[in-house]
Amino acid sequence: MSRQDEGRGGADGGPTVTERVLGILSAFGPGAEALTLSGIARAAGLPLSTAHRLVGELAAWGALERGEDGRYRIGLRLWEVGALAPRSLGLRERAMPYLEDLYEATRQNVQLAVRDGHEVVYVERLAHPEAVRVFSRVGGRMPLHATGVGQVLLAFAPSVVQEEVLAGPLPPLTPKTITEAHALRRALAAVRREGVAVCDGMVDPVALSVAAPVRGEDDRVVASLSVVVPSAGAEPRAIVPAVRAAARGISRALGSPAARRRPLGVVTPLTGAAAGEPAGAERGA
Amino acid sequence: MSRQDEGRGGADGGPTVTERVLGILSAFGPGAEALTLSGIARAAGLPLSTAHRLVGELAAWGALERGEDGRYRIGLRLWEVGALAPRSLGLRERAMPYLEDLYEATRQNVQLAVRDGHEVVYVERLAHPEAVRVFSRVGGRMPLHATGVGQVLLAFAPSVVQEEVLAGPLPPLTPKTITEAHALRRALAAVRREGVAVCDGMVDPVALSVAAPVRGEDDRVVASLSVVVPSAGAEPRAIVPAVRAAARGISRALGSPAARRRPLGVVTPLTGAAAGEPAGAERGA
DNA sequence: GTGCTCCTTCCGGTGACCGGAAGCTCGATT
DNA sequence: AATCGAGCTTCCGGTCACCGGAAGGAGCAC
Repeated sequence: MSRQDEGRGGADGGPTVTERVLGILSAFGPGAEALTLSGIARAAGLPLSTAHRLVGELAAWGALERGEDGRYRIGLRLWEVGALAPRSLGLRERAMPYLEDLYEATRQNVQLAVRDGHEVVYVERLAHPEAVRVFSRVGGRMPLHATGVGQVLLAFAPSVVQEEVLAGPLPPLTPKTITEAHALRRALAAVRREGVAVCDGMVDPVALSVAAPVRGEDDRVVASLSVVVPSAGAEPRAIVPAVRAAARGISRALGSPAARRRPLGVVTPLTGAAAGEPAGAERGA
Repeated sequence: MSRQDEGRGGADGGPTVTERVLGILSAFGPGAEALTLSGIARAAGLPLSTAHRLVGELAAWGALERGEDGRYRIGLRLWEVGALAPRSLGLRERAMPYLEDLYEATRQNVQLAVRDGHEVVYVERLAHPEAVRVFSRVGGRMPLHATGVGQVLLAFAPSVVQEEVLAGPLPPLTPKTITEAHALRRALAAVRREGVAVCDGMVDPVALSVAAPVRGEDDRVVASLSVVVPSAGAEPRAIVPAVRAAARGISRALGSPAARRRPLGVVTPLTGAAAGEPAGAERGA
């Protein structure tokens, strides 16, 4: 009874079965899409026989699939369930047409991301094969302070979150990454003022990103949208309006009251999807 | 000891913890994205207190998220893990640029699907807001025999699978749906011969879909791609080459040897009719 | 042949899990 | 206001499902 516990939220005894199962799923990640049974056991800290049993059950259900090479991968069934996550599906579904337009107009990288804790999670990404290489991938994570989408999400996050991030370490990804709290604080203020974040070379020296906030029903910022272009010869001013317009269009599609108001005399540059639905028609003014 | 079991694959005793956990995940589905605790317990056949404990653990890990309304939804963390499924991520990643092009060219619905058992699972979908409404959704399932993508996947599936499906019931979705085994058999032969499936009004009376197979490294058909257009006034012949070209492009990106070969005079089920069409047919327009 | 890694199966002891029951917080209904 | 019902949370003792060491097999490299 005096044995120090390792999991189980402070109670004594080993981790619960549920925790072990989730631990098995955690063993998979970017760069670890296919694992051997032993690999899973090692990563999850389980005895081989235990892992064997649990993995067998997961595979029987379809959460894992066993390839011809004997290694396990995440199964289609788990993907299906995951696809039901509202922060992915609902958002994605409505955002797609706008992302399409933006992609089509820029022929570069278009990204859609949400915040989870102190990180950005990329929910969707459209990348032209010839565009600048970006490090993000769908389902991938990045720190908030170093990315365009991250700065937007942070700028509109609850102040508790902001302070936590500002208090914590701000590791640099490139020499240009903001690493000082007061500089970040100023950047966030600018983002709130301008409604966009422009990050030059903070993730990759040769890439520049322009990001804008996407708002939900209650006008809270629920996501962020960005375009990544080559840093060299980039003309942010040409991109900013398009990004802003797309973000606003998605916000409107999500039911944001603020986005419903017409920006006086501003014609949405990307008419394709935006013009499709006469959103403001019902309630004149 | 004489109590009849319900789960656990035939052994006596109740379902295992893992099965219960997976049962909880199964409670979610299209049309059931948000559930109360009681709802989950009911759907999963668990006592409330048991469900409470397990759901709590799942939520603590991030597999489920609890909304402000107290209801549970699939969490971002689970979505992340699911996104690692190779049949989704790897495929999607390479297919996207081609789907983009196809979408851009047609401004209709573009779909990418894989087979799981006797069903189609939609992995990606690009839909124009003004396009024909389709019933499919990302992560959704449909029967193999009634859809364009399904017929393609079935036509190139192991013969065991084909026979199973042909032997089973073929429920109609519309009056036009193929419901007789021998008619389906002929349709599948045609798909193999032509390298495309054209389904008019089998899912929705007003929609027509054109589907083509996507092949992987070992030339096995791993996915199917389709375009759905309004049935009225549709001109499949205008779409078929584009669909075929896109499917071939994705196959090549996936490393299919057959798709790598130049179409010059090569006669294979995949290329047969496509031989006359240069790969970039839609670009020429 | 020898040594390695990885996988699979078996089985007895035990402590994690189960779930009935009681109490709580909401709204809706009378 | 009182009553009802649905849903949620916590508690706790008995028991049986889970754990994991150990043994054995398959494949590969040296």
